[in-house]
Amino acid sequence: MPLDKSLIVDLPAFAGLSGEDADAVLAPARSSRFAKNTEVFSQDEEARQFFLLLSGYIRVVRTTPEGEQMIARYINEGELFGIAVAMGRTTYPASAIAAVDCVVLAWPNGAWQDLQSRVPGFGANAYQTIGERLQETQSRVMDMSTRQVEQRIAGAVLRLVQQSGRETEEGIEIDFPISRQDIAEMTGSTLHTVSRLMSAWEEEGIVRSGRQKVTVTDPHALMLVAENRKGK
Amino acid sequence: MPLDKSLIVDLPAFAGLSGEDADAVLAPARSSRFAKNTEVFSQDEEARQFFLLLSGYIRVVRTTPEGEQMIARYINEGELFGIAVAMGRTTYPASAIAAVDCVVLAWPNGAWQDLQSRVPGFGANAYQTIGERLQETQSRVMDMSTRQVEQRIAGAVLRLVQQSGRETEEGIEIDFPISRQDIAEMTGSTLHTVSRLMSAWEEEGIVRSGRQKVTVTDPHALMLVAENRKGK
DNA sequence: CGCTGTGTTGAATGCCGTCAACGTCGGTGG
DNA sequence: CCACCGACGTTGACGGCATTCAACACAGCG
Repeated sequence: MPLDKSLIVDLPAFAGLSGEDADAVLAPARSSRFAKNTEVFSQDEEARQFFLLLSGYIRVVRTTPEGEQMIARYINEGELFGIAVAMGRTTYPASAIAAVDCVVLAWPNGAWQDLQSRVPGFGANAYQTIGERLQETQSRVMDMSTRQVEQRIAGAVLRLVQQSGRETEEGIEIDFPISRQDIAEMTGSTLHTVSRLMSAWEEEGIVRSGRQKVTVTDPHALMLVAENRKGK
Repeated sequence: MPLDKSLIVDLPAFAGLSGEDADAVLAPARSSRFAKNTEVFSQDEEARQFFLLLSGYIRVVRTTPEGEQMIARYINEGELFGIAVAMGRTTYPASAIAAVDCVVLAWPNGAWQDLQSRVPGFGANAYQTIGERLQETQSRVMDMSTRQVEQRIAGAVLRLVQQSGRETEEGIEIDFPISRQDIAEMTGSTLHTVSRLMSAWEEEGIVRSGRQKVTVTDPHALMLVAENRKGK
């Protein structure tokens, strides 16, 4: 059974796509499921495909030769990822791991040209995505240069709830399981420091957190922490 | 007098460009000189042009709202910069400052499409450049997370001599004036720490340095420092 | 000849990583 | 159903690396 075009027509990357073109775009694509904690692709593996996340959350991880890891970003539903082809790369620069059970659409690299010509604004959207990730990564370098650990961690948690938050009665919760270690790997810190700070924030009523769960109950207060102006 | 096409035909970004196309490509371009320490464009300024560095070196600087600065990268001769248009941005994300007297070619953003269609591989080259900068920036985040200051500074100096080095009888010298403060802003450190480390390296005969000058006399030893295996 | 930008060096402080030990939750298998 | 085990989380104590603070030296320039 062919993939249904309703999967993609309302995504920003495919804006302005006509019905028959949508079918043609989906023809070379395959959809697959990835169970939680399985790899969609692996760092340094030859890049043969690019991907669109239909449902779930993907963690993008870079590993040093010495085996230390860093979480480059999380991918949300509807986002492109693994687009090495758009950067003229032959290998993936990082691994992509399902943070929860995921459904993914995969195209062979050869379809890139066709998508660009068939979908108005597809190329521009993809390159804008890369540009945004470059900006974001540079901001992260600045953060690591100029801000202390507490401000960085507060900023990272804020970004997570903004990009991947889900409203609950207690506040905004990060919509996928995330450990202290994960937050440490996003901020260049350690799970110990993250744990200490989150405990302190819980004392102050800014967050509520538990096993692989983080809920921000007072985003404004957390912003003040991120800016190092915490009412002191 | 029109610009001479010999300026660009041998650059990788313009590979495969025929003679008459080269003239057409250069028609909308303007060349200008920028004296040392003057700004080519300014962070958050509306991006109306993109640039090619014909001669000199450009420092790309990001500034936080609090006024702290970071050097994102140095641009070498023949490189594109200020290509906000390729990332769908309307403002420049950083400032570009001439590190020495520079000559720059500037196109209005409207010429981007024409260059892409007229020059085979121009778009691919530009997007590859952006991809490389994204990789490089992510590597920098990893470095700041996992390596200590001494290793980061050694790595930064090595990159500078590799990308912008000039052979001298004493060793390889960084081809533009660079202060301790500049190196600190590239590595998320302070001029004090940089000064101490460079003094120590000078003791060990790894570098020779002076006012705004850095010469690496023993690149291999510096690599060992960068990898934290300095013969200990 | 003073002034500004750059570089050097010493001393002290403190952030946060490291080491260590323990507590807790959830899944799994008998 | 319960016991076990591994993954995750918490907390205290300690210490080191790098920043911060301070003072001085030196070069280039008007």
